[in-house]
Amino acid sequence: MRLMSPPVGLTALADTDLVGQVARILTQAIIKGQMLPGAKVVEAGIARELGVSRAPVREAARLLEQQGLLVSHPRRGFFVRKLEATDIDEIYDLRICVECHAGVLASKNMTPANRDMLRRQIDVMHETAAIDDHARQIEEDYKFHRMICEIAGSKRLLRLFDDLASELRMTIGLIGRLYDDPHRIAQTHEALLEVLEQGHPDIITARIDYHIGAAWREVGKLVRELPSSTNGAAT
Amino acid sequence: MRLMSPPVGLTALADTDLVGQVARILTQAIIKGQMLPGAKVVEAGIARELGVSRAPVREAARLLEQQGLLVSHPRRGFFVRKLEATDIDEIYDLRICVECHAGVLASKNMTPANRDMLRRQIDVMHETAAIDDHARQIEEDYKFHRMICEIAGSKRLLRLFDDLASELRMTIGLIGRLYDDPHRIAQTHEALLEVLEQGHPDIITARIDYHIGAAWREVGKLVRELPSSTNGAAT
DNA sequence: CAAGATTAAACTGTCGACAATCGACGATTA
DNA sequence: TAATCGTCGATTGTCGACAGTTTAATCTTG
Repeated sequence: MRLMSPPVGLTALADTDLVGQVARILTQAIIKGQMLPGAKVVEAGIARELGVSRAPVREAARLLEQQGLLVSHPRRGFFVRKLEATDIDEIYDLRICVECHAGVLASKNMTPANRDMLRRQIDVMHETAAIDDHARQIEEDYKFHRMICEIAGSKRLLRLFDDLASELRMTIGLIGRLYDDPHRIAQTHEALLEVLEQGHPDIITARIDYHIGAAWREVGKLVRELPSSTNGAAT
Repeated sequence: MRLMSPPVGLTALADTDLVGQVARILTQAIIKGQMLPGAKVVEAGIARELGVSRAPVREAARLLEQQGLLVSHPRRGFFVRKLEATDIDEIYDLRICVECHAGVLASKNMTPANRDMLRRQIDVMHETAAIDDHARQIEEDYKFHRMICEIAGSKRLLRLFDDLASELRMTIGLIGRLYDDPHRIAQTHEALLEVLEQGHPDIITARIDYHIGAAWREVGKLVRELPSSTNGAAT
């Protein structure tokens, strides 16, 4: 008779998942700059602080390692990754490659609903530009770009974007300021949306290439101003 | 005065790493088809079979999950991923995106040494084409493409390629045969090397796009011939 | 006989413990 | 004095165990 399951599909609140929680907490700690690049991640310490055992912490650390937020020196432990200028370059280079592709795919899947979603996000960016919260502004910016990857409709593409984004977020904690006027940034996204609706692959590619390239150049400047970084790979 | 270190560089013998070993063994088992898509991965079973405890197995499984070879259903365990036609499409689509980019980068870094390395690999492919070992032929094919990513000089690009390749290798165990005459495949790589030396980005992109696209179409045909696959995501 | 309820087995998630290893600090020697 | 050696505390890698949940197997009942 099946009266057991009220058929509505709610998002499973499967948060008995310690590993995932620990991973999120660690990620946040790294992004927020509470754990600085190069810092050692002491398993027992984290475990005690979170009130769990070391096993979930280790598994979470392995996740963040694969994600590029931590590096593992066998028998020595995990360390917060130190991104060097060359890493930033690699990430932005890949980001351009990936997002150009996502843009072209997205333009093919463009529907009124999608268009509105992007449009609304740009509005949010303008609103956020008024208040003085850089972290928030950057987050809204990422959201827009993430939407493009969502619309592109490839899970792998989206995950790749998320990975790159979380690596980039690491540096934000260090830079701590934007590379341009928030309103201007929001405007460039309007232009981007426009060419997406247009639908010419070459133009989309050129536009996104320029758009992200601009951020790359600016961020690159800021990073190179920072205290020089020797890689976490000691000895 | 620095008389401390006799400077001889020995290769570090860092393989006490159980997790890595387990991960490699599981990966091989999946690629070789010993663990079929959809199969449950029983931690205790693997652990006993390998003579280790469950902890390293779990951590290895998490690695393979992030790599896309396993899927984790919380509280139910890990399962060998079932790739559907749409997954294959996603992977090839991304592969084209990534390798086109790698090709352009590689052509910029092209040196005589690199050129020779690629040339020699093509020779190996021709040699391998003579003997009847499909797995080996495919492996040599991948090696060539991997070299391009290496020459491109981006660690992230290379890792991305490796991830995609290992996902694709999963299906090979199922398909079990090549999609074309091995010699012909080797020849197409010669053409590829040629345009790489030439160095025109657009031509390189077009060439690689076509090259991988051809494989995609052929593999796609083969996959769709196989027994249909419902995703491992039950309920 | 089939569908549902009940019980038993198997498995996962998590924990605490123990040995092996690493890094630091001080002792030793030229 | 400066470099090397030895020792000690801290930390990792791995293990076995236990509780809670899922799966299967069995029993019940209409």
